[in-house]
Amino acid sequence: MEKLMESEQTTLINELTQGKELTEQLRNHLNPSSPIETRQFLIGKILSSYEKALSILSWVDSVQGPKPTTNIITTLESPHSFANSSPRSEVFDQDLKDQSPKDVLKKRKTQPRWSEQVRVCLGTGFDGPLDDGHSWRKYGQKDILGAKFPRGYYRCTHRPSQGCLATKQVQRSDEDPTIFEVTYRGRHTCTQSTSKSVINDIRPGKNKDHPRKPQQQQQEQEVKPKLSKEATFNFGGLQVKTEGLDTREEEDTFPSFSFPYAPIGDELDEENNIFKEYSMESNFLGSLSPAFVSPTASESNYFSMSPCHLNNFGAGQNVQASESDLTEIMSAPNSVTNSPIGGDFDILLDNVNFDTSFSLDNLEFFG
DNA sequence: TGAATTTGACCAAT
DNA sequence: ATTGGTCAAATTCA
Repeated sequence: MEKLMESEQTTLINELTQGKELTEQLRNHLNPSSPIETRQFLIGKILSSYEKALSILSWVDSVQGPKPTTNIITTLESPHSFANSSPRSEVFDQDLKDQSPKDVLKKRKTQPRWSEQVRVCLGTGFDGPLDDGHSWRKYGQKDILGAKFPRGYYRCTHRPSQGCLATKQVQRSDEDPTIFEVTYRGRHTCTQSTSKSVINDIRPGKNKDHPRKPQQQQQEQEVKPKLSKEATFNFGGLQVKTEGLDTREEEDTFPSFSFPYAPIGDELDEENNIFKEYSMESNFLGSLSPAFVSPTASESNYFSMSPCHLNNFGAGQNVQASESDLTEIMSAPNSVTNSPIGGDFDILLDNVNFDTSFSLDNLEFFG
């Protein structure tokens, strides 16, 4: 950190300062009368600030040479992030540095990737993860050690035609089978999207993403129980999960850090873009409901909440949102033209520069 | 009949 | 040796 460039240093200080201020604001909202949404937003913003700060540090690290950073992360990922809204759990693979474009299609660990996790609590009706606005093609399923349910591997349907490298993994929660953890990797580069129809197309069983085939369902549910590595708690529908118990992942990755895009190749050329985009998204969206964060920036989000809470966040959304809708809202990080919000935000974010002082007063809007 | 899914094998990482 | 991620042939679906 000794050679932080000035701009990064300034940004770092700003972020940490902002984190401090936000924490103070949060303290003022600890009284029970304060709406929980407000606290969630504050926590989300705090996390964004810290993550951004960490991202800067991490970037400096990557430029100046490897340094242990996991301790910092461990601190931030501690259970203190009981944060009702969303303990983030993004993972950025540091091995992207030694990528050559040729390796992109190879096996794990050789593909440049960032990942994110989105948790979707489906408490009603269907018991499967739902569409997130993109069409995915399942290419594998694997029993995962320590998990009751197999993990599904999906890649973008448009991979062959458009070379879209977005993938996702869907893992049903051990603790609560109604919860699916979706880990996305890679940003969609495809231009096609099913998003427009998704909101209206809520027919269960027609979901391309997770068709509810009896066969498949049975597979998911009949896997023998194994030891769980995580603990999930319910706070009135909000899912809070203790992170960081999977040490394997932490050892070679950078939890809590993310790039809002799929970095490929030339880091330096994109560094400005990284921070610009990250800054805009994290700050702007951090000011919004978690439900809004996902569609665009969502690559930097890991949140878990029950659909029953979405009405609190779904301003602008149909109150009668189906689970398809909810999933769409919550777990469509890679959307290009995704949910009504997501698509618009992408445009907005491309043209508007939100500074870090985006007012938290806007929270009232969602309260 | 083309597209999507399933599933065992393969490979890389640990 | 074990595990997670991917491939690809076989199978199923629409």
